[in-house]
Amino acid sequence: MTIARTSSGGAPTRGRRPGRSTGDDRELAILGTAERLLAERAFADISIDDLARGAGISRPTFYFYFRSKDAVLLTLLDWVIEEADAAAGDVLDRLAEDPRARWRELIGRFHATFGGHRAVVLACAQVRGTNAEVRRLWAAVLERWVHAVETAIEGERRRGAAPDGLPARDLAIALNSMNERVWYATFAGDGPAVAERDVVDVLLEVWLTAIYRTTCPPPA
Amino acid sequence: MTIARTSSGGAPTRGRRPGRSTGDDRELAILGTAERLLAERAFADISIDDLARGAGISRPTFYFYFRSKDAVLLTLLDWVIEEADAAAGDVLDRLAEDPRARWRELIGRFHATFGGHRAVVLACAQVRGTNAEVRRLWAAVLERWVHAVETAIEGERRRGAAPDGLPARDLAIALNSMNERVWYATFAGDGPAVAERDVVDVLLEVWLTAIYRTTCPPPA
DNA sequence: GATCTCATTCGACAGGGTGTTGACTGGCGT
DNA sequence: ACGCCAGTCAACACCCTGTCGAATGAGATC
Repeated sequence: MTIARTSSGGAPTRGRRPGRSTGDDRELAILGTAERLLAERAFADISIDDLARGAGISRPTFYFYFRSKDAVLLTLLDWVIEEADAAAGDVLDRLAEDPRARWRELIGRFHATFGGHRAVVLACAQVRGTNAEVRRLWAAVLERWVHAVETAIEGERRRGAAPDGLPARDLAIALNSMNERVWYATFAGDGPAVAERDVVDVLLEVWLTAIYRTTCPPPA
Repeated sequence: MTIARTSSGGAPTRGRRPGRSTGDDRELAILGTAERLLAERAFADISIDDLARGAGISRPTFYFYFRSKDAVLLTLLDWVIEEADAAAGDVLDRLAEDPRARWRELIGRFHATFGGHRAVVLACAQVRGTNAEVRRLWAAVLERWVHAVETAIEGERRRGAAPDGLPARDLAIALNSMNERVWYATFAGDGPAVAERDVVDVLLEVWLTAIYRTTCPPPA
C-alpha cells in the first residue's frame, strides 16, 4: 500500500496569497532563503526582515507572499512530507517477501529523507509547540503513517508471522513516536543520541522485537 | 541503584538573585502563577507582565527575582525532575526480583510524576527547541536516566535473563526517547496518541520485548 | 530618635520584532 | 491616452523585553 494521502489536501499553495504568477521567483527566493538560514541558526532567531532581505525584497512585501514566518516553514514541511511519502512508496505492501529487509527499507528511506532536510525537520519540531498549524499538519501526517504501520502489523499477524499482543494501533504509535524522537536527537545532536551511522539499525531492532519478538521474522 | 544526581548541582536556586529571604513568598507567587497560567494557555502566550501581575508585583520587580520567563520554567522543571528521581528510587536495583513488575513500577512512577505536572512538562517540551538552558538541563537529566537503564540492561544480560543484541546504551536511548515522545502525545492530546489509561502497559510491552525478546522475563 | 544601609520596588525609557495602511510604480489591455 | 491592478515599500501603531535610576521603607548603628 502506498501510504494514502487522502486528508491533507492540495498542499503546495498553503499560506500563499491567491495571486498572479509573476512573483513566483520571489516566493521561491523566500523559501530558499529560509532553508539556507535554517541551516545556520534557529528558526526563532530568523526574523521576517532576514527572510525578506535574503529574497531581495522589503518586509512589507514579504507579507504579500506569505501570511507569516510560520507559513514559510509550513510550505517547506509540505515538501519534505511529500518527499517522504514518495520515498516510502509501497514498501509495506511487500513486507511478506522479506520482513526484515522491507522494514529496514522503510525506516532507511525515512531516515534519508529527514536527514536530507534536517534543518527543516528540526525547525518544525521546535515550532510545533507554539504553532497550531504545524502541529495540525504534523498530526495529520503522523496519523497516516501510524495507520499504514498498524495495517501492516495486522497483516503480519494474520499470516502468522507476528504474534498477537498490544493493539496494533498502540504499537504503531509507540514505534513511530520512538523514531521521531530518536531522529530528532540524532540530528539535533544535543543530549543522548544514537550515532547517525547506527540509528536505522537500532530503530529496526526495536521494531522487529516489538512486532515479531524476534529479529529474524520469517518470509512468506 | 538510586539514579545518580551527580552533575546537575544545587538546583532550587537557579535564576534567583543571591538575596535576602523576605521576598521568598513573592518568588513562590511567581512560580505558582506560572504553573497556574500554564494549565490554561501555552508558555509562549504568557508574558512576563502576566506573571508579575499574577504575583502582585510590577514587571521590573519580576526581574529582581528571575532573570527571564524561561528561568521560571527552569525552576519548575527542576522540581519535577527532583520528584521523578525520588519516585524512581532504587527500583532498578531490584530488577531481578521480578523484572516485569519492576520495569512496570519504574515506568508507572515516571508516568505518575509527569502526569501530575503535565503543564510544566508540556511547556518544557515546547521551549526546548528555543531555549538552550532548558535543552541543556533536559539533556543532562536524560543522560542520567539513559545511563541508569543502560546499566540495568547490562545487568540483566549478565545474569542471563536478557539476550545480547544492540549496544545497551543505544537501546536505552531508544526506549527512553520513545517514552518521552509517547507521553508528550498522550498529555498534549494532539495527533495520534495512546490513551492515558493504557500508556504504561503499552510502553512496558515494548521495553520488555526489546530488552528480553519476551513479555515474561524470568526472575532470579 | 537620628541616621545609614541596603533589599526591594516601580515609572519611564530604549530597542527590536510584528503586522497594517496608504501611497507609489510600471506593465498591459482598451 | 487612460485605467486597472499586481507588486512594492516608507511610515506607523503596537506589543513585549530588558534596563536604569530614582523612590521607599525596615532594620542596624550610633
